[in-house]
Amino acid sequence: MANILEVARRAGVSSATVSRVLNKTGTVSSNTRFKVEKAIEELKYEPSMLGRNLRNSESRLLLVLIPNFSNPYYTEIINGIEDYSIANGYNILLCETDSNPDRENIFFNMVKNKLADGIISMDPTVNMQKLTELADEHPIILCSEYDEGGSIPYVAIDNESAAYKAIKHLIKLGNHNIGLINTDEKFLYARQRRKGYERALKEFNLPIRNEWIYTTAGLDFQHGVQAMRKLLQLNEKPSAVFAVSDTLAIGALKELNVRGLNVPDDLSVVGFDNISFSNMTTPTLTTVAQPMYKMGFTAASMLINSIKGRKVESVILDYELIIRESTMK
Amino acid sequence: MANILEVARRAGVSSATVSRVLNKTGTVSSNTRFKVEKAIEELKYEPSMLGRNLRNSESRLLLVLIPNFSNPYYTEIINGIEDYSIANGYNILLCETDSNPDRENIFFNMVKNKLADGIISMDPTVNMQKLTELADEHPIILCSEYDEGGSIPYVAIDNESAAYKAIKHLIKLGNHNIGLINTDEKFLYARQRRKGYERALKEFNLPIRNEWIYTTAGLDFQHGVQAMRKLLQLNEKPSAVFAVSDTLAIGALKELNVRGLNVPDDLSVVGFDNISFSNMTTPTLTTVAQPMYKMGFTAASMLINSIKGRKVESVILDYELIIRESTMK
DNA sequence: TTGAAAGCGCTAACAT
DNA sequence: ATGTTAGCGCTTTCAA
Repeated sequence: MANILEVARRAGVSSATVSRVLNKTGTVSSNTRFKVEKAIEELKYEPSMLGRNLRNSESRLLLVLIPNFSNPYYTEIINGIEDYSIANGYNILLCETDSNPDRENIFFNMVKNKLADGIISMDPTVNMQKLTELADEHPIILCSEYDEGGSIPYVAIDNESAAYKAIKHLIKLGNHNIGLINTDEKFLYARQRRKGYERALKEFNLPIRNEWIYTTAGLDFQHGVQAMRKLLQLNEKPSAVFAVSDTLAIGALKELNVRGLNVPDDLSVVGFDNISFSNMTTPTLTTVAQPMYKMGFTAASMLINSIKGRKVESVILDYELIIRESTMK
Repeated sequence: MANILEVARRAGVSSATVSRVLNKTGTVSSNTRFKVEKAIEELKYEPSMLGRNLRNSESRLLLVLIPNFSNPYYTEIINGIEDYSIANGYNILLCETDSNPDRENIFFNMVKNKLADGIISMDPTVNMQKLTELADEHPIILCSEYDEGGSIPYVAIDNESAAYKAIKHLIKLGNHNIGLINTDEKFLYARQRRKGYERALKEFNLPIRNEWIYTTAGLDFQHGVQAMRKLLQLNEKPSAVFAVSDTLAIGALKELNVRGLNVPDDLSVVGFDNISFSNMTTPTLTTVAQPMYKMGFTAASMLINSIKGRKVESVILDYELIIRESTMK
């Protein structure tokens, strides 16, 4: 593969001139430009990003940290990140951490090593202390899950009020016994959604009963199945359930189905995230939609602004309660 | 951020010696090594990959081309690719082409530009001609979708025989009228699965009826819904349907459900891919499982071997028919 | 065992 | 308008 010097020689100019043509900087006579372009063409020259990046000390690569690919929740966010990034000359590197600190370190090092210019983290299991240290020296944005009171800028929705709204919807339908399928409260969104759940119950003078709150060990469908199974073993069963993720809610629907229970007649279900699948279940799932594409898009714009040295502020976006069959009675 | 020279000065050695310590090459006295490690520690030095990559003219980055993230089919393959790659010191860059030639070009250029060392393409819509040209100069592996008679090495399953087996299963259950929900036959797997479908029918002297073969415009759930709707409008309806992807099959199940038809009593359904969701539908979905993780793992090992200059051969992996409720009658 | 120095491919300051 | 040159951070050959 030809390098810039060979192009320069063939065109009878210096490498500086070739660089000017390549980057459309400085001034080049149209005659010289023509010669250079001809040489580029003839040699099928492609500039090496390795040289350019070293010289400019930038990689134009952004890291996107997610715990794992298999959660469909992330796909639309990633689309948003990717669209903004590519439009602005950056590429993204999707990093699956598997909630594994070793992997996390690899990715952190890529930033320290100048292999990437910044990070968007969507990983709720990320080591926030390390990330905050890293944020001292490198541009970092949090997306969806963030650090309350921390210093790293974030994009998110108001989880507390979204959960509140979902529960209020269930209450207005006449449900007084409302269960919660939550996930580990080490996650901020889990704590926030639980708070919203409790606020709504209190507001309507409904009791908060611990046996109606089930905490799962993960977000797979199977965890939702498991959770619903437990709730159905109770003497006094809830008449509605709010799951903090669609995957859990779908697992719950599956279990209800297997038990021959009718949703929403026997029990109403609300999920969270509006993954594409939530419209394919029977019944279709009532859920909270986050503006995922916009979240990703916004996060990317914040990160790139931050890389360019501009100051960025955290952003709270709107959500929407999408009412479908699982709560239509 | 300190560079190698500062470390060298602080340790009272040359940058060459620091490099030797860093890379564990050459010979360094344990005393010198100690001094260098101390200096690295004190300065919190992290080697720049930019410099190293330029020098070694490699990026240790692999591109993985997929048409879009939202198809859950790809997630396990990606896990396999990622595990092998990371274990061997490479990182992967997930590239969503959206079947858009412009995006594709960006990614091709990254390889030409030395920003990436090779490509694994899972994109059935990729411009095979361009990719083949690129493969002359750069390591490229195809995964799952490949180029029949082409020169690029691939990992895949035998789609024709997998479809054949699925149809034979339906026939043995007593189905004589079997529909096919296929996708655009510009895709190799679509042509191969159709062939398998036809071979099984012929073998049992069953007619191949064009009105029972529906070709969708895409792989979203909604396309499956649409396809089933059309098949149900026929005067003579099929008693079983084979869809070439789980997403389509799940859409079909949804439509059957909406129409109040029972699966498998009124109509049996078989999908393809064994996505995690296929076990959450009601009824659960009979489907063909590809060894996705292994496919990804294999593809990555082939690519890295190819980068290291070793010769690689195409690989055909085994599949498995997973029988679930949608065909249990 | 260690150091000096060249060079990977590029850009930009400076000179002409 | 164009060329000369230094240097980004690293590795490696050659010499000591």
